[in-house]
Amino acid sequence: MTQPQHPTPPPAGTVPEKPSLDGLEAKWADIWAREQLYSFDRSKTREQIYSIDTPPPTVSGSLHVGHVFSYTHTDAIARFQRMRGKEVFYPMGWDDNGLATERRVQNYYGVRCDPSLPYDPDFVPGGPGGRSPDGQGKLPDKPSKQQISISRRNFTQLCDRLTQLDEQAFEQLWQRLGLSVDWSLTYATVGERSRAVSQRAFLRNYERGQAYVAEAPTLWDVTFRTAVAQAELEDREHPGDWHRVAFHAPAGDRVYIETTRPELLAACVALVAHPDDERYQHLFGSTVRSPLFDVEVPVLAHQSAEIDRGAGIAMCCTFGDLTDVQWWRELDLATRAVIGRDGRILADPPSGLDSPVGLAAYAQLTGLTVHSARQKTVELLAAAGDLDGKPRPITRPVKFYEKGEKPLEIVTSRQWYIRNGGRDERLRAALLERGRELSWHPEYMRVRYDNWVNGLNGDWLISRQRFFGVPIPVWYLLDANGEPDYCAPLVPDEASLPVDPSSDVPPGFTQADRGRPGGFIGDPDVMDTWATSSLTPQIAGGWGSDDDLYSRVFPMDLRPQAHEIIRTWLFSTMLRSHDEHDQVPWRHVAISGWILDPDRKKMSKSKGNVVTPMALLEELGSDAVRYWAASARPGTDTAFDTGQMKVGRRLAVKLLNASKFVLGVGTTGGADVLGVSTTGGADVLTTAVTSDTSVDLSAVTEPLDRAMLGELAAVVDAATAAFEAYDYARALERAEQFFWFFCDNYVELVKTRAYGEYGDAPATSARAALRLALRAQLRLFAPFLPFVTEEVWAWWQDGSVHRSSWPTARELGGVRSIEEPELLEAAAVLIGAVRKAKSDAKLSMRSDVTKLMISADPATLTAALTVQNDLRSAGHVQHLELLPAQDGQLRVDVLL
RNA sequence: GGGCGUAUAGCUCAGCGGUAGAGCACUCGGCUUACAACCGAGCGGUCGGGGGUUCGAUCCCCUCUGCGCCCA
Repeated sequence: MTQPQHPTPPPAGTVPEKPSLDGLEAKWADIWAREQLYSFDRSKTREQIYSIDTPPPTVSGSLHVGHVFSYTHTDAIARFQRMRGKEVFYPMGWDDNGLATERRVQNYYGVRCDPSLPYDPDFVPGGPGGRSPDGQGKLPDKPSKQQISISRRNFTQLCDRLTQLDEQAFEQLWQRLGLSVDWSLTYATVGERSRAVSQRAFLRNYERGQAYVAEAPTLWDVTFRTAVAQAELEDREHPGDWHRVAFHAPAGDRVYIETTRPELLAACVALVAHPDDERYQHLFGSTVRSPLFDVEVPVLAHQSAEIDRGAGIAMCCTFGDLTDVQWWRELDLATRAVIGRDGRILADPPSGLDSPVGLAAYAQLTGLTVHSARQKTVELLAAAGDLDGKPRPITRPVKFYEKGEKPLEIVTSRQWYIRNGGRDERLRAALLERGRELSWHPEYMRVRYDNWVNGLNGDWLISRQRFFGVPIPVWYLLDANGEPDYCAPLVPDEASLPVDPSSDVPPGFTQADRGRPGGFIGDPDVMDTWATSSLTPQIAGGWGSDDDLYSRVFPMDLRPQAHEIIRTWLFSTMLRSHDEHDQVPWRHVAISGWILDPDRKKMSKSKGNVVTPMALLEELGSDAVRYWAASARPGTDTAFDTGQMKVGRRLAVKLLNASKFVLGVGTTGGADVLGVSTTGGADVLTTAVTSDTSVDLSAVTEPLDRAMLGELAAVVDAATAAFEAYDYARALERAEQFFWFFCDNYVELVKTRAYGEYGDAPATSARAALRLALRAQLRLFAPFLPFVTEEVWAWWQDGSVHRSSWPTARELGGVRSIEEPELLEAAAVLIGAVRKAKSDAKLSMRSDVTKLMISADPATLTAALTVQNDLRSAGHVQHLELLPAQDGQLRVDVLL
C-alpha cells in the first residue's frame, strides 16, 4: 500500500458499507485547502486570537520524522485552541537563509559566489537544476566537479530558485500530515519581507546603541572563512601534544613552558603564571627571550593561570585560545598575529620580531598551514636544543564551529555585534527576568535558558563573511585616501528597506561614488542567520509592513521549538523583542523532545538512521503517525516506534467501526434529538452548525446511559485541563482510555437494547447516549486524528469537526450527574466476570449462562438490578440471582 | 568539572504518599448481525542500588550507579 487511493467519497450524510482509512489524507487535505478551512480571520481582536510563532524548518536540509513529531504537537494545540473558539494565527515559515543553503546551491548548480563579479542577467545555471523532485519530494544533492564563478546577485537568485523547489516539497508533506496552517501566511527568512524586518530591527538596534561595530579578536573558521558566534561553538575532544619549550632568561637560565601550540611561538607576547605559584615568584616582572625568534617578552602573573596544568607557566600568544584573549586584554599586552584568515602563517612577521635569526626562522614558516607550521616549529626547536624531551600526547577539549571540521582560530577583525548581556550585568539580569515571565512547558526547560544567559561571555557577533543572507544595511564613507571610516556608517531610510549595500547606494550618493576616495563602500558582510530568525514573530506578524495585523497577533501566545536551540533561537528572539518592544515575544513556550532511533541514539543524517516521513505517512496513514507523536510527553525524547503508530492506526480504524455501529443502530426516532441538520453539503464546511443548545439530553433516560455520559464528561474535563496545560499527550491518553472502555463495555452492554429489544424508550435512550458520546469523542480526537474524525463527522454532521466547538461536560449532562456514580464501573465488572467464566471454560462469548449469581454489598446489588436487562443480554444470561454478601465482598458465580 | 532530565513487566511507556497500570510481545479461547489488520481471558514487576523522613515510600529527602542532553 504505497500508492494512496482515491475512492469516490460517499455522499454526505451516509455511512459507508466498509469504512476505510485509505485515501482520507488526500481527500480531506484537498477539501480543507479548497475551503480554506484554516484561514485566519484578521478582523478578530487580540483577545480572540491565539497566535503561534512557528519554527521555520531549514529547507536546504531534508525533513525527517523528527519534524513530523514536533510539528504534530503544535498542530494538536492549534486545533484545540481553534475548537475552543480562538481564531488561530498559524503561519508557516521557511528558513532558507544562510550557509546551509549556500552549500546546497554550490553543489546543486556547480557554482561559486565571487562578489567581485558583475551581475549577469542572462546567466543560466548548469548542473541538475532543471530536474524535478524525486519521489520523496527532495531534490538530489550532487556535488559538481567544476564550479562556475558567478556574482553575488546571480548566486542569491539561484538560492531563491532552489529554496522555492524545496519549499514546495515541504508544503506537500505538511499538508499530508494535516497541519492546520494558513498557507497564505507563509514567509521565508530570506524573503523580501524578512530582509526588510531584519535590517530595520538591526538599524534600530544601531540607533539605540545596541548594535556596534568593533575590531576585536574573533573566533574564526578557516574553512568557511567567516567569524563564528558563541552560540555556534561546540567543544570537541581533540588530540594534541604537550611540547616542553625553553625560554631564555637574561642570566642564561632556562624557563620551560608547556604548550600544545608551538606554531604560535612567534605570536608569543608574554609568559603567564598564577600569582601564588611559588616556582615563578622570582620571574614576575622580568623578561625572557623566546627561542627561535628571539623576541623579548614579559613574565606576568594572572589569576586564571592554572598551577597544575602543564608547567604551570604558559605562553600567551595572540591568539591561541580565549584565555590568551583574556590575558591580552587584562594585562594590556602587545599584538603579534601570525595566523591569517586562511589558516596559514602570515607572510609578514609580527611586530617585535626583527632579529636576523628570528626573521630567518619565521621565513621557514610563512605560508604553511597551522598543522605544517607546528611540525616545522618542532623540528627547529629540536635542532636548536630548546625542546625538552619528546612531545607527550594528550586529548583536550578544543573549540569548533558546529558545522566545521578544523579547530577554530582567533583572528582580529572588524565585526558587528549586538549587546546581549554577555558584558553587561544589568542587561543580563533583565533577560533572566524575561525568562521568568514566560510559561515554559515543561517547566524545567527554563533552566537551560538561565544557564545560557548566565554563561554568556561576550556580545553577539552577528556579521558573517558570507554571501547568501541578509546584508548588513550600511555603507562607509571613504576618506581622501580611499580608507573607509567605520566609526560613522551611512544608513538607509527605513522606507527603502531591504537594501543590498553592494548594489544599492546610500542616500545622497550615486553608483559613481562607489569605491572612490571621498565616496563610499558597502559593508560586504551578511548577518548571522539567527539575526533574522530571531525576528520570526515580527516577520510573520507583519511588523512595519502591516502594523494592524501585528497589533492583533503580538506578543504571540506560543513559541514551539526544540530544546537544543533554546540558546540560539529562543534566546535571540527574546533579546530582539526585549530591545524593540520591551516585552516578551510570547506567553508560552513549548519544548519538544528529539526522536531517537530504536537504539536510543539521536536520529541524524550522518548516522544514516533517518526515516523518510512521506513513505511513513503513506504506509501507516497520517493519523497513525500523528498518534505516535502526540503520545509522547512534552519535552521528552522519544524512540521512533512503528509499533506505536500501528496502535494509532488501530485506534483510527476502531473509530470508523464504532461510529458505523453507533450511526447504524438506528436513529432516535422521529425528530433527531441531536438537532443535526439534514441539509449537509461541503459548501457549508466552515460553518459551525453544531452548538450545545441543539443537544437534547432529555432522551437519555436510562441510568446506565446517563452514567456513561457522566464518565465521559469527566474525561472531557480532564482532557481540556490537560490541553490548557499544554499536555496534549495526557489529553489523548484520557480520550483513548475512555474510548476503548466505551467500546468494550458500554457498547457491548447496551447493544441489544439499542436494537429495540426492550421497547422504544430504552432504545431511544441508548441511541441518543451513543450519538452524544460519539459526537463528543470525535471532537476529543480531532486535534490528534484530524482525518478519520473529519471523515466520520461528515457521515452525519454538517460542517467540519475542526471548526466545531470543543466538547464540554455540560453538554453531556455534567460530571457524575447521576445519583449512582459507580454504575458504569459496576456493570463493567459484572460483565467482565461473565466473560472470564466463559473464557475459563473455553466457551464462546455467545454461549448461554444458565444462572448468574451475584453476591455483593447493597450498592453493587442495586447497580446490578438497575442494569439487569443490559447485563443479561450482553452475557446471554438466563437467570440472574442477587444475594447480599455478609462480608461485603463481591462474588460472581456463573453457572454455565 | 557544573547543570538538567531519566531509570517501573521481555519491549515502549503511564502513574508519583495509602494493597503496582496500559499497549505491544507471549499463552489460551472465540467467525460475537460495528470491527478476524477483530474480540475475550490469562501469564508477567522485591517500581536501578543503598540510606533517611513517615503509621505507611515506586512516589518526598540524601547518596551511589547507568543512560541521555545542555554548558564549561
